Amino acid sequence: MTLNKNTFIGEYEYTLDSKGRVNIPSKFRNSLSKDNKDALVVTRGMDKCVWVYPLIIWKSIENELRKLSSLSSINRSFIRNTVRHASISKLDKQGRIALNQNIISFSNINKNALIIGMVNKIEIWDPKYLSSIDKNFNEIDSTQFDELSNKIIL
Amino acid sequence: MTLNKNTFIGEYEYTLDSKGRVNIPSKFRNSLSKDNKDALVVTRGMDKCVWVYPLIIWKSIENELRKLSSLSSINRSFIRNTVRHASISKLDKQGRIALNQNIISFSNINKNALIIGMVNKIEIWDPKYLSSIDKNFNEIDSTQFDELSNKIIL
DNA sequence: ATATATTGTGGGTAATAGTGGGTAATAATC
DNA sequence: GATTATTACCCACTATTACCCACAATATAT
Repeated sequence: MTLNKNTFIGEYEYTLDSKGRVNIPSKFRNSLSKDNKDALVVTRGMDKCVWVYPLIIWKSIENELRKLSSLSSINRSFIRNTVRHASISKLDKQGRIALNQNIISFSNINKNALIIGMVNKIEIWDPKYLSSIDKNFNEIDSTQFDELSNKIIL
Repeated sequence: MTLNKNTFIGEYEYTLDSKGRVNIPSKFRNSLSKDNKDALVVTRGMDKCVWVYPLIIWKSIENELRKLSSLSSINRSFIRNTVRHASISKLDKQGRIALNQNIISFSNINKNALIIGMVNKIEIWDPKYLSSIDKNFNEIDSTQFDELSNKIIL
């Protein structure tokens, strides 16, 4: 049972093995539409985590980037930083993807990998680092949150 | 006889079995519209309890989240904290759903599970914990209700 | 009151999911 | 071209989950 296609929710903890592979939760895999052909795009997140997109979602992002004029230096650096660390990774027969060394050291993932569904993408975190963030999070001025909560009724 | 579709009222007490399954009251099940396909979304409540949404209600929440740009860090943490503990659970043939370990320990439900209809969603509580909260409730300064009474006529 | 359907609880089994490691293919280096 | 390193692909084991059936308790109908 899944949501819409290419949609991810929930949190899972897996291990990064000695070959740099992490499992992708089967619920996430089942949500992937066929046209992804088991391919995901792995890149750096805006936070210190890994972002993983279904290939076809990534393609639509690329098309958005294509529209940004390179005359603006902001645009150029935005495009550069969004794309330079991205790479395609195919799911193996067991449903894992391989992370390259660059992305592993960026996200500081060691042995345990916390995988979080973020609706249209997947995040992979070092669990310890995320929980240290969470502590601060509770201390954040909650007014910004309240504004969002007023728009989205849970 | 039920109310509107996907609407829940009343309170029931069931047991959480050794496999983490709880029954959903048949009145609630009968209220679920067909398009849910017997699927519910289970997540952490704002209180120390479990929130359960009909799938289609959850999808509308999810579609609101989809509109939020990940360029904003407040958006990212809002999405993350809203969906990371959510998971889809299908009613089994006997009308139960399975709660995962994460949500069980969060809500502190042990053996007994108190299920409460909350109009558009369902709450599941540890009965002992809820009754300890109820005591405080009676001690709340009733002026806090005055604001609400302007909006809602009972 | 008896029969029939519905509801709630428990448990067994088959299928799926997750983890680790081996080997072949490919790429990089000398 | 030979050697080494890296990556891709395959297989095997274990744990977990999904699915099924059985039964008791309650409610409904005859």
